[in-house]
Amino acid sequence: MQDKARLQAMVGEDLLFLTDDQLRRGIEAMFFAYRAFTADPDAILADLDYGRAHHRALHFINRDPGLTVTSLLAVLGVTKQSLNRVLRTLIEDGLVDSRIGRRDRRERQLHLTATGTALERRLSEAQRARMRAAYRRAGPQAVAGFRQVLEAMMDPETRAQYQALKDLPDDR
Amino acid sequence: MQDKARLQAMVGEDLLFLTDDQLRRGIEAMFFAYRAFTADPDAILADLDYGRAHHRALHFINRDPGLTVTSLLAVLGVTKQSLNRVLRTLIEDGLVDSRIGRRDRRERQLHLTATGTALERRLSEAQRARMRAAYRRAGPQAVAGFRQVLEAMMDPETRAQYQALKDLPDDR
DNA sequence: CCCGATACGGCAGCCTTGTTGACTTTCTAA
DNA sequence: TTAGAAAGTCAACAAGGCTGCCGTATCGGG
Repeated sequence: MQDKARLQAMVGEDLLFLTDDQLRRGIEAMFFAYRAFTADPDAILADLDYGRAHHRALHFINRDPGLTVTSLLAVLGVTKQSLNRVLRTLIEDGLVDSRIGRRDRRERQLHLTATGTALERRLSEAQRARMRAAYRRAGPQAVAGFRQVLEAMMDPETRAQYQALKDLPDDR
Repeated sequence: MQDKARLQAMVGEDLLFLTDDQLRRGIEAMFFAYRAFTADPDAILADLDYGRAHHRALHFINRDPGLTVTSLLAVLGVTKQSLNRVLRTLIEDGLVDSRIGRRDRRERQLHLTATGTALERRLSEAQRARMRAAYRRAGPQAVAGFRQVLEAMMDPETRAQYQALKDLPDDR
C-alpha cells in the first residue's frame, strides 16, 4: 500500500512535467519572459525612432560581418521587402554600410559602421544584463536545461542554423 | 598543481555560462525558439483572419473564466484600445461572451462560448504539442531549469502575476 | 443625494513591421 | 547572345501596437 503510493508518486514525478497544466505553465512562462526579454532594448530603441526589427538586423550583422541581404533574410525569417525598409533606414542613418559584393555584384555585403557598432553594443548590453542576472540567479545547471528546451523547441531547419552559428569564421 | 587545475576548471565551469558569448547564445536561442513557439497557432489563425493577439485573449479568458477587461489588460500588458479592437471582433464573431458583472455592474466578465472554447483548444493543443515534444526530448531536469531561467528573467511584477496564476479558484 | 472616481467603449490617427506584387540590375547557362 | 534565375528596390496594404479625447454607466464616500 505504502509502496504502491510511492510508486504512484515516482511515476507521477516523471509524468508531471508533461501534464497539460505543466505545459500551460511553460507556455505562459515563455510569453511573460519574452516580453521582459525585449523590454530593455525596446525602451532604448523607442527614443531613437527605431524598432525591434532594427535591433535584430544590427545583432546579426554584428555577429557575422559581411553577410549578404539574402543570408540575413534567411536568419530573420521575414520577407526581403520587410527587411529592406529597416535596412534602408539603418544605411541612410549611417549605422550600416552596404557594399557591392566582390564575387557577385548583385549581392550587398553588410557591415556595421562605428556608430552602428556603438548602438548594437548599447542594445545588446542591456539585453545581456538581464540575461546575466537571470543566469546567475538560476545557476549553471538550470541554464543548461533552459538552452536544451529552447533548442528542442526550434524547427529542425532553424536549429541547424542556430547550431551553425556557434563559431563563425571571421574571415570574409 | 593538479588541484589548482581542477580548481581553475571548476571556477571556469561556474563562470563559463556567464561569458558574453554564452549570453549571446541564450539570446539567440530565445529569439529562434519564440518564433517556433508562435508558429503553429499563427498558421491556424491566419486562415481565420485572426492574429496572435486574438490567441492571447482566448488563452487568458479560457484559463480564468469570468475575468474582467481590466484584469485581462493587466495580464496582457497592452492598452485597452488595443485589446478592445481584438475583443470586439471576438465578441461579434461569437467566440467570447461579455456579461455585465454581478458584483459590480460596470465590469464586464468575459467567458468563452462553445465556439470560442473549441478554437482555444485547437490553438493551444498545437502549441502544447510542440512544447510537449520539446519537454520530452529535453527531460524533466532540463524543464525545471528552463522554467527557472524564464522566471528569473521576468520583471518582478510580472513574476508575481505569473506565480499567482498557479492555481486559480474556479468559483467565480 | 450628489459628485468625483472607476470601468468600459468608441473614434481618430499615428507608427512599426509584417505581407504581396511589380520592377531593375546582374549573373549564368544554354 | 540571349533567356531565365537570383539579388535587391519601390509601392501599397494590413495587423496590431500606441496616444489622445470623449461619452456612458455605475459605484462609493461625504
